[in-house]
Amino acid sequence: MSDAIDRPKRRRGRAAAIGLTKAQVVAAAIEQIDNKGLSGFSLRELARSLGVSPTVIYWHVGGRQEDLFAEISAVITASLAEGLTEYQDPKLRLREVFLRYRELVLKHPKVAPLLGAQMKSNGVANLIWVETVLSALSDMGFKDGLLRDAFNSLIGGLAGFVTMELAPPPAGDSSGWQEVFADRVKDISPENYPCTHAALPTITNQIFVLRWQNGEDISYAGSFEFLLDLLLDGLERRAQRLHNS
Amino acid sequence: MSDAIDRPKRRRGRAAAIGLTKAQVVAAAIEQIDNKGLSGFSLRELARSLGVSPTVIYWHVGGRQEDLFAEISAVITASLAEGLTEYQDPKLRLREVFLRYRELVLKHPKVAPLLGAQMKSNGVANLIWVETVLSALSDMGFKDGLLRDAFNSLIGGLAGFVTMELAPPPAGDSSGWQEVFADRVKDISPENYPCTHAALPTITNQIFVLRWQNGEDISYAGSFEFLLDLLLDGLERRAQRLHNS
DNA sequence: ACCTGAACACCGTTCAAGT
DNA sequence: ACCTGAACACCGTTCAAGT
Repeated sequence: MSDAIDRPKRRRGRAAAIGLTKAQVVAAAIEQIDNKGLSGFSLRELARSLGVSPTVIYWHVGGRQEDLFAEISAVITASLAEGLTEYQDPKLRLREVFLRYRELVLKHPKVAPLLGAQMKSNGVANLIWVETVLSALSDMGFKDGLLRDAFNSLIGGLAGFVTMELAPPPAGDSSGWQEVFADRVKDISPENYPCTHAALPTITNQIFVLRWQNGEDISYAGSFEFLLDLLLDGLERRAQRLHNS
Repeated sequence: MSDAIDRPKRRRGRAAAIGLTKAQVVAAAIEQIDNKGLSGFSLRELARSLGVSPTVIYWHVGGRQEDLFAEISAVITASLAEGLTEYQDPKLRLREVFLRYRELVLKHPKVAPLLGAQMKSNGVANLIWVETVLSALSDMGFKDGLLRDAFNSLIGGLAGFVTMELAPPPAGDSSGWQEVFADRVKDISPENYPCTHAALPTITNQIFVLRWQNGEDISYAGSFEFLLDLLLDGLERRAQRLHNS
């Protein structure tokens, strides 16, 4: 499991201390989620993999499971805004930071629900991220209510997209759900759903509602970039309109 | 609890049958989630509220908890595409169907994570929804890969937005997290985060990463409509460009 | 066809106690 | 400061049995 992580120098030759660190606990937790998924994650199992009593997790990371989840989110998105100042054009800055967001999350796909669907996690330490996005939007000319709406559109639309992209399949593939669903899609009636039926070759298992695999298996990179450019171009036009009035 | 739901005529005077129905089980489950949230939901508690052994849930609804969740999602989004054919303009049809999506989910905010962050739930029976969106996009001129990308952009962006909007706060407000976080936001440094600091009056608790309440308490209607129009206008322009080439 | 009961193998969380 | 152990009050799921 996490034998690879080396223990830090134990502080001042204290007694029974094993020398565990918050960072180590968080890293082991990420590893466990990466391997078994969020639904297969448990504090007790985490403690077991660290060779430690369940209660030490509480000591190192705070009173509740959600504290641990928030730490995990923080670690994963830590490098989000590094070295983005080289881009002069605010549009390019935004493009880059959101492409990077997706890449970071795709490195830990099973953690995605934490980022997108838990408030304590998505409200985490990322002030640099916020500042990057807000300053780019300001540079484009947005302020006040429109600044807020533009920000929410980007984060909600793009981070939301990634959340859906990586929505987990049923735990332990419940009795061949995948095949059953695949058959249902194949048999979509051309009378009742003509457009859907006609498009089946290009959409089967490739669009959000008609799929049985998620972004871990099927790439949504193209659609994500399409959405990203749609948003950035749209914002640019809005900004120009603001400027001309 | 669910005393309001009346039992159906029991079939043919059978013996010990209580006369429970799949629809009733699902309705009771929705009620329980509405009241206590998804993290406070349990099959055993649901069975208790129905005055019934835990195992009957399995009998009525299928082998796993996720089957129940899929049923819940289906019920909630059932009326999504009703009577939309009156709109000639495909753009208006899309606008209407996604505004309605948000309204339906806002009626059961605690269920939102099921819709957005579980594949088995968001892949549910909504062929009419898919057909509505696909046919509108076809009418606008999209096909093949672009049809797929346009579809994913709309669903991923907009349903994703709603998922983030309604991301649940920590269960049982863990030790005053809200106040702690609110203070942290208030004290954001103007040196390190100038744009963020300057915008605080209009963004505090109103943008995705800097909030301690979710869409149940703070309305994101404005930002959602902003995003919706951004997407629809953008798609229209892309379609025109297709038409002219 | 519909429902009960008991049983299995787990959970998260708290608290007093050890070094 | 860091860790253990036992205890409490729960879970989801399965299976054999009842009417």
